[in-house]
Amino acid sequence: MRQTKHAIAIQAIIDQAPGPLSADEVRALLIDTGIGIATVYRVLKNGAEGGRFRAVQLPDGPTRYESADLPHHHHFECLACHRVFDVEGCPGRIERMAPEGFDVQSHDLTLYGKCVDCKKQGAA
Amino acid sequence: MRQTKHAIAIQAIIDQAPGPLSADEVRALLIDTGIGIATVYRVLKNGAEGGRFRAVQLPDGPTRYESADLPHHHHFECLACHRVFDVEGCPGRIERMAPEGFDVQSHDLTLYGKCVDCKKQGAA
DNA sequence: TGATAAATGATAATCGAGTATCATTTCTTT
DNA sequence: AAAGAAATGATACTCGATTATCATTTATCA
Repeated sequence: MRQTKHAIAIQAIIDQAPGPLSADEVRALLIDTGIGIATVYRVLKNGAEGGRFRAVQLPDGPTRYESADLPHHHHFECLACHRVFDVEGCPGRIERMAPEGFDVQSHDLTLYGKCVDCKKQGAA
Repeated sequence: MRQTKHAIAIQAIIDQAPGPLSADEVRALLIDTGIGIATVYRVLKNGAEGGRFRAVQLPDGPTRYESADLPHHHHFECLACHRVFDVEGCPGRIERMAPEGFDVQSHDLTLYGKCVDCKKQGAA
């Protein structure tokens, strides 16, 4: 793996994004560079395997990627535009919700609703 | 839609399950009846559209179905056997985690870890 | 600057999940 | 029991997401 212009550009995009991005979203942001979708997938996958990105799976939609440097946080998905945003904080004591005898190793929390942009625009 | 033996059997299975079930899981529980996978998908879909079942999407895996009568709750997914279990309770005040100006309409919380069965068996 | 290894992009292939099709079977009601 | 409607099951098909292929381009370094 080289530090190519595409890889550099994608790293910058992921680092600056307000939330995890899908391959399509990344490509849309680089559309003027003519980057191919295969390259986007490759760079994202390599980044995840190399520990620079973290794959984020939400209940719907494709895999999204975020910077692996981010501290523990959760996500908000806009039901109108389907963009995903990071949300800070986490309700503690989540482990104790599990049934007796179950080991909790991690958890995901996703909020759904309407983002501020879609609210303004009166989107569905 | 008739109240066929398959529909009745699936309703009973869903109602008694400790968590939402996938079509494959339902079929496995009815394997001795020779039920076809298409029928399982149909009954589950009809049940969801008819308000008897609720479709549950977790970040990975297929759609699962649970009884629509269940009160608000969340889920635990075993990383070893991939079964999903209901967990009671919910950390409140989740709405206020969202960024300023965002409307939260709903949320999902999923715990991951090892269920009591897999813990006993020393599964991965 | 060559030689060469890696990256790229167009596109075909794959994969899992779910749906459509349709001949056959099973109700229901008379 | 007969007739019509609905359900069933085998399987082909679809769909979105992702990966593989491979000829071409680009970067690296002796």
